[in-house]
Amino acid sequence: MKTPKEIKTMNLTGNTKQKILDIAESLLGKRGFNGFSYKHISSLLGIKNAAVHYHYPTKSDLGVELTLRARNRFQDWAKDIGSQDLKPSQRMEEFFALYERFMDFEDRILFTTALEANFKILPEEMQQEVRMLVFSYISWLEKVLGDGRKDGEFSFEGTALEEAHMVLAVLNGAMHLVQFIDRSCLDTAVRHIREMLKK
Amino acid sequence: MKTPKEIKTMNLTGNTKQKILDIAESLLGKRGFNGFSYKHISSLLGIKNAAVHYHYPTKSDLGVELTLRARNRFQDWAKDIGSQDLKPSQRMEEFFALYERFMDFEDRILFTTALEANFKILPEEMQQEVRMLVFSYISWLEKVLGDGRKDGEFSFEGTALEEAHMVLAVLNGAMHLVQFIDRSCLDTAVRHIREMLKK
DNA sequence: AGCTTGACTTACTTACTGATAAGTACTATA
DNA sequence: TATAGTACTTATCAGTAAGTAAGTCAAGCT
Repeated sequence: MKTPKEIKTMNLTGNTKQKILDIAESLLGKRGFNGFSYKHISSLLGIKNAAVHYHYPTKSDLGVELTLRARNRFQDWAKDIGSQDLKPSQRMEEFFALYERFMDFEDRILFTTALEANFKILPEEMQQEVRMLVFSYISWLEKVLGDGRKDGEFSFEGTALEEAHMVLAVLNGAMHLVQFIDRSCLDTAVRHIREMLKK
Repeated sequence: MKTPKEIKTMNLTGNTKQKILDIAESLLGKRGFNGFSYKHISSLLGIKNAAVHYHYPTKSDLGVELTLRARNRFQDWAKDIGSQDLKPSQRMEEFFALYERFMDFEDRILFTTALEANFKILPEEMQQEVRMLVFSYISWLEKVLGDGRKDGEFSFEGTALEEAHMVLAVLNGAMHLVQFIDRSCLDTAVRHIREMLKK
């Protein structure tokens, strides 16, 4: 039999705060920001509603933290990729792999993809974070695409920034389509982008 | 002074049911399907919550009707465009104009674009309707793109269906990006699609 | 041994959600 | 003129949302 004492000490890992973010991120990807509640999170974690509020007082706090984490993660990834000696085309392939891996292992859409749609109803501070997240994707793409053109690997009309917008539009648009059609949409999108960057 | 009698006869047009759909469609585009309530609709119309339920008993009913109307509207448009003697490239320009006109006059994203993101939390019957709506867009595009290739107007790798997916992905992806960047994203997307269909 | 801190739980509150039952006013029809 | 239907209102419901105040318990510090 468990005494109340034992129950209270069950969480030995002390990573509830981390777990809340993990679950929230998954729910956000599956259901959108106002498609999940603190109750969803707490019951999945086997704790109480108020315990989630203890870690993230408001849902806006949770959302901001979530977006910040995603941005840091992307920047870590970018740093890692940047430290390797890769051609722009290879960097792009790594970027595609990010989407592909995600689609294969998670039953949800990418963070940014999910947030874009509900953007207008997100808390103000969260909107700011999401904007920064999207901009970090765009900036990375702009750089790689620009480098690729300089190197003679890529060819496209217009600015590198515009091309970055289009790459993101195709990938995110395809991520949505996957829900209606199938996984192949993402593959088609990747082939399409490779094609559109060809000399 | 208005007597209760007069108040009751104020709605002479008898188009409340229509107005509910109009308002719901606008709210859906701005806030997503679970981002608006019957209260939002009723207060905007100056009627009571229950009056909305009178016309559309459940929110699912409302959602299905909304999606059905959008599909009929698109099919009417397609019929109209189909009745005109236009080259596939001209039909595509009409399709782009659909997006552009929308972006200029409405402070919201296209119906399908909005629904795609929240798809998984939509009521089952509504999901079915949304699928049909998306498929009618895709089918129309597939036909026009296929015809264009046969006529020698367009050129692209892969099937017309895949190309249709990509056109939709780019346009919807760009619609989302407009929220973060500006209207020019849509123009870039349109130019991009024209380019990708070139011989 | 007492005090503080971290990580919760218990037990609420307030506001809003979709939804329903019962009643009211007017209209159209037989 | 009675009656049926349309388009609501009034009043209410159960459920869920985010959020909070106060208490509990174990561990660490002094």
